[in-house]
Amino acid sequence: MATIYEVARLAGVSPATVSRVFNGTSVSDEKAKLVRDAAVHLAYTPNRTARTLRRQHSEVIALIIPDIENPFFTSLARGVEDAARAAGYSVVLCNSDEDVTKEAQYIDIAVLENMAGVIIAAASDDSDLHPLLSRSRAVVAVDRGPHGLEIDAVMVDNRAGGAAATTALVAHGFTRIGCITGPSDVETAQHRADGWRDALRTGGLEVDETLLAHANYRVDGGRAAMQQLLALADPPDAVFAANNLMSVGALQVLYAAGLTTESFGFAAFGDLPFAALAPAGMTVVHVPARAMGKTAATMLLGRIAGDDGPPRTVVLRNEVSVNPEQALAHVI
Amino acid sequence: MATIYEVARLAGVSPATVSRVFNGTSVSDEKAKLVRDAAVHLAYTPNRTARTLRRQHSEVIALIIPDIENPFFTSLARGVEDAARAAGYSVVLCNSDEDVTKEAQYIDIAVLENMAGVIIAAASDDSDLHPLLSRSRAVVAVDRGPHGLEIDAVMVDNRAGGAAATTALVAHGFTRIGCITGPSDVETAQHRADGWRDALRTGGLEVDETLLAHANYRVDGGRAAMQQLLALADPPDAVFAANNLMSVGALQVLYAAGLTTESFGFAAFGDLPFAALAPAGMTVVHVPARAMGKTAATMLLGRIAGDDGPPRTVVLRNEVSVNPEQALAHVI
DNA sequence: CTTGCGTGTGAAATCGATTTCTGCAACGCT
DNA sequence: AGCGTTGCAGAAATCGATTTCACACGCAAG
Repeated sequence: MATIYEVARLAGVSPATVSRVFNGTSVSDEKAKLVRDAAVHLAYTPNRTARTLRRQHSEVIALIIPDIENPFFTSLARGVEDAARAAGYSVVLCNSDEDVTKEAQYIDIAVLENMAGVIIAAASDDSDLHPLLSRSRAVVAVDRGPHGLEIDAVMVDNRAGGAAATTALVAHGFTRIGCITGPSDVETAQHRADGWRDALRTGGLEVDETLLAHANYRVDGGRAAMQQLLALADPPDAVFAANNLMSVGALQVLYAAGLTTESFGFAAFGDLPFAALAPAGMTVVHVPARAMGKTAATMLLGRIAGDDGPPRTVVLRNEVSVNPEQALAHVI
Repeated sequence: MATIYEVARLAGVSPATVSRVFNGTSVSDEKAKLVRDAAVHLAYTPNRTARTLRRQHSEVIALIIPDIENPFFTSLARGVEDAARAAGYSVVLCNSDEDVTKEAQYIDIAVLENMAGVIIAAASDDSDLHPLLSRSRAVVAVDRGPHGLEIDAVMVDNRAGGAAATTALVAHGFTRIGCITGPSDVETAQHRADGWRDALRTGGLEVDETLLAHANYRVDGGRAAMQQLLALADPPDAVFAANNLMSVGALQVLYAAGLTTESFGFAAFGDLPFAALAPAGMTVVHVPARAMGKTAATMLLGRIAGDDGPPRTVVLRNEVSVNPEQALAHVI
């Protein structure tokens, strides 16, 4: 690893001049050429650690997500990575595992490593972003909102999406529609359940809170919640599941119980991974994960570059669709 | 952010002493206490960038994988992360997208950022690890082998796994068994196909290379390959698919064509994501992704800590099983 | 009573870049 | 001719830690 001093010596100039050549300030063409030749000759690339120490921020951004094994978040990560790479930044992916303590550790690391900014899908409503805000680091909340903090956010309309999914079930003629939503301390879970309530009321149906199940946002959570709902004395005839993985679990239980989506209605918030399992006729609220990631990264990079306008919340559109996939239709 | 100088001033000692307190060398109890109190008072945490610059290596390791949206690799990432976190290291996840150029950029970044080590699932046989090796950085190859380089590796036995999967189909009585494997410049793809050939020969069947399809390791690749095989004048009566995502694609095509796993045999290398789609009776070669990640990280951390024994290749066991999942049995 | 060794500590060098400060030279203007 | 700009480039300070070096002190052996 050649250093700036070796390049300077070979080019016969001072290290300051070498630095200037690579950072765009005024250097005569003559010396610039000497420096560039020397740099090529020595295969010089600036040491990022030294640069970070001096500049007080690195070309790295942190992406903190609650579940790395959820395709929604990996897809989001993909979007972040695309935008970041294009701008010469790298992305550190931090898996908080829905654990506020782990999340806090990662936030500390982001600060101590002088990372340029943080994109975070908060583990819970209690997530503490102050270590970042108090040092005015760039932060963008994604998927889960800013909780009244003065920061940028990229979201979908969870309430409207929950309502749209439920409305589709109502339109199908189902009358006892259950809801499987996420942990009660997670904002998206609350809003999607609110959408479910909205749609029931709009559809002239009673809101029966015994048909509302809270679960973790994973496959096993969906399974447990579905079992719980089916075991009720007066079970639902349709269910709205508030995320992709819980839908997978719920559908597994549904099939195991010998039920089909002919007789039992099912709507999901979020695309089922690999479109697997999704029965034809099922309603899906598509969440544009990759676009959310890309948008969040673009906003963050803007802040890093100095944009200091007021905080913005961008709400991306959910597409609602009935699954036309015939591949599995005959299977069901 | 308090610095070491502020702590030193408050404690009435030199910065050197403060450093020594946190790095375990001899300091009198009296001064150590002064320093610790001052550090707590100022909420001091060492600046990692400065430390990295001086020590020439950071507490960060890079994990370079070819497809972040493949659950196999996220599961592997999870294993890496578990082991790394426990040792106080963070993980930078780099998605090479099966692209050798992107991969090379990430390798350069790992060097320039003074990362402690790299775990890599190489994008192809042509991946160039020399920037790391020439600077004697710790490297562990995972999933895809060391190609004759003198480095540690964590693998599964791809050839044996491919043979086991195919043998199960042979035992079922299928006689024209096709194979959908990965890109021809990827080692695992070659070995799994070799296993397929082995099993056919052992089973007394002819090896018909027209029944071998190469595809990218993704869902669309599996779909295309399956279509190609079914369109043959003399199509196969069973297929071995060499990874998880291609299996998903292949099964989609199979179902769409109105075929079931009663009449058409199917075996997969790698667990299908979320056990979705997997028909009962289907043979699956389980790949212990998370354990592979954990093992690789443990080895890497050992090297970083100074272990300089000869390179080791660890081969983890594949469990072969017939899918007993009844959940979808009635569905098919 | 010296010589010598180990231990604790501070001063200063170091890691490799960026950036401020400073000086020099050329140029234009009165 | 004299004076202020302007532009380029080197010297040196800086970022915040770690580590080497040097010194002082205490205690044991000769």
